Amino acid sequence: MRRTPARRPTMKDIALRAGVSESAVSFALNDRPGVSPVTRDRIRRVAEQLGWQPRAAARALSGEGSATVGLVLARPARTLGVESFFLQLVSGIQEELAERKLGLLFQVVEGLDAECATYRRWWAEHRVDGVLVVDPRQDDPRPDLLGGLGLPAVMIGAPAPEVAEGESPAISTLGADDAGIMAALVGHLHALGHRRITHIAGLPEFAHTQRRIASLRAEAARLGLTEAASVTTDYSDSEGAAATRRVLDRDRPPTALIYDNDVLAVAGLAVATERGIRVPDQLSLVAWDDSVLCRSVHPALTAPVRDTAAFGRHAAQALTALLDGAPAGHTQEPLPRIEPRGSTGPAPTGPQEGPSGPPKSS
Amino acid sequence: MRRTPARRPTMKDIALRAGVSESAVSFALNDRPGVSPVTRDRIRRVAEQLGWQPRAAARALSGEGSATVGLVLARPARTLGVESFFLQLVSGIQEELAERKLGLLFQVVEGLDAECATYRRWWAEHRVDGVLVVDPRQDDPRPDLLGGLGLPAVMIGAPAPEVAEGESPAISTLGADDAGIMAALVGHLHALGHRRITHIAGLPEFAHTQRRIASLRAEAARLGLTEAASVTTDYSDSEGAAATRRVLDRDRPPTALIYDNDVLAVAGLAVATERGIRVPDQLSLVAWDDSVLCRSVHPALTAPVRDTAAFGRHAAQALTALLDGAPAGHTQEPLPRIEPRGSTGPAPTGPQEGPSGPPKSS
DNA sequence: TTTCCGCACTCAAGCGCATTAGTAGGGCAG
DNA sequence: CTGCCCTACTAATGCGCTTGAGTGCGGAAA
Repeated sequence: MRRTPARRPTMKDIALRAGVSESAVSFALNDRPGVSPVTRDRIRRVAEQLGWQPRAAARALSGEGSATVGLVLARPARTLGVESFFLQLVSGIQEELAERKLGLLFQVVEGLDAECATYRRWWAEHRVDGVLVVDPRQDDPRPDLLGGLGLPAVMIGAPAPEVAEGESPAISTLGADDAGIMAALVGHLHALGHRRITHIAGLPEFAHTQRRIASLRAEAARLGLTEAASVTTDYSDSEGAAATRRVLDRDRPPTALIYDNDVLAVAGLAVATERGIRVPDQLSLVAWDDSVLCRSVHPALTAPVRDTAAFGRHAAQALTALLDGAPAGHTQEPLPRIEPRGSTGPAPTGPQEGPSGPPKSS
Repeated sequence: MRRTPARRPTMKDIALRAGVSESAVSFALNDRPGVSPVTRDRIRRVAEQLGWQPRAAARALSGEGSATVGLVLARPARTLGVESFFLQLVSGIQEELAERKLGLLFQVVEGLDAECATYRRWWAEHRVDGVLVVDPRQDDPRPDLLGGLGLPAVMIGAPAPEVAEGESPAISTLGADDAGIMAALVGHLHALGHRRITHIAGLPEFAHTQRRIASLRAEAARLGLTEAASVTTDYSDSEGAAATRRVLDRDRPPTALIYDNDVLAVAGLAVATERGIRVPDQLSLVAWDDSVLCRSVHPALTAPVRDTAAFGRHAAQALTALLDGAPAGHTQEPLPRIEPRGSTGPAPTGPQEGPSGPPKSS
């Protein structure tokens, strides 16, 4: 015995009650000319009183767009839900979207193909007016796809694309200064005396992974570090731990490790703890993305602190600009500050000169 | 110079090309009687070839529902994005929704009022066909609200509601056996010899927090533990650390701590590490929700391992059943298995008998 | 006074789909 | 051959909103 829910009022109801035509109601409620201020007020009052809200489908059908933007997350389930980055980002995105009364259609898929298929379907069904794209890749097919579909999009964390003079790019981009952050991190460690630095990176197919790797190499060359290297992982804790073990087992193990996200870093810290390697006395650790996690563990992890929510907000702003008809363009996020915490300290010196630790519990 | 995007085909295009009326197309594509098998096939082929997809808004407008379900997350930004629980849950939800071609409209808001306002707006705008509700509360206003609106809903992690015989509840519920898990955790610790157990709980306004607290009390009474207690937090790492410090500073500190989520637990572990308290020799720790995090830290945290993605899938299934016209009902998740890891061990014995640790670094 | 214009508003069409009512044509019983 | 039903389809309507094309009216210009 389910109560029949209250019927939702339509513009017709308002028109009837206000004694005007539906068109007048439409004009009044959309701030269009064609109604006198008095009538407008009256209509507005009636609408308010009836609790009227425009029916999304009807709006969309008459060419107004769906008032929705999409976001697809394509990550294998294993590495999903471990980084605080995404929820923070989404939280920031929402702040901006809420102001514009835009909804966020969210989808989690397994891989890139499914992601592209989702974009196509959303486009074909007119479900979204635009999309936010994360995790830019090497030779990314998505800008072309979205550009071809004419679906407004913002690629988050991508450098400015190269386009011919006068041309405008297919989609907007919001850059995070990966190279700059890497340089700052290496600089921080170098200043502490570290000369052997290893970078435990994320998925090699992501463009930012490549940029970070390249930047490390460049910085190492600049500073004359001959023993700087990167190893890639899938962002999972298990690969983070495994990579850490492998790296520490080397003949001349690094004295400092840079991890591409917080999960990898925490896994690395656990390996150090397990081996009895003192952090930061024998080994310094840095996490790329700051998070509650980095501050929760002991010692707390040194990390670049950026305002991820603001990052999301800016991305959403770039998208709404696009929806308003602005041409696609590039925005650059400011360089975050490196916050030194307990996990980094002066490089070890003396005979041992490295994190070999007590007898390995191989 | 943006290319004009390809025009998306409509049923009219199909009708034209197949040489039939629009109605025939509609019948054919919706498996309705009224077209011969031959014509149906022809129409289907044309549709396929044109890459036709029904336009969501048009469908919705003609009474088919929006093919979208909603999910609102109402948590203060501070505690957002720290738990892997939600993304895992959403990931599971999506698996089920994808099969039914349902979209997920996602919203992050600051508080309960905003959450309710979101439901009202979605309902008024016909934006969603149903919603998934998380974080049930004491005296939760949402079931009544949603029931009154006639918006199908599944409350995740709620016990079966009390309804009069023959009546059906306003919304469906999907129960997680909080009491059972707590009993199992206490049983695990009790078997290890622990007699002084403290529960670092989450937000007191959540119903599951109260159930856990009540269950701890009941188990303690049953087992004759006089020194079991719960303290509540806001789920943040800082309160988790603070609560841990406070509890450990007591005259007779507990020998085991149960944390209501992984973030709290990791924060607690960091406090122990910082104070030089050996885990699990001097202090045992348990985290409520398993996650990569629990396995990443050292020692790894004992936790009940449940399949959170499956949980989400079941919730989505309950909702789709509702959308199919089934009456609201209750489903119960199975009791998860407790996985003992490095963070729990036998209760400390001897003169010291507790985790006072080395001189406190007050 | 007449003409014209602009304001305030109404009418009607249309967005893409579902659906109900209608219609042509063929098979079958009478 | 007529009347009837059934199948296979078409025509028309409506969902709620926007929008371009009217329409009636009062006031300013001539």
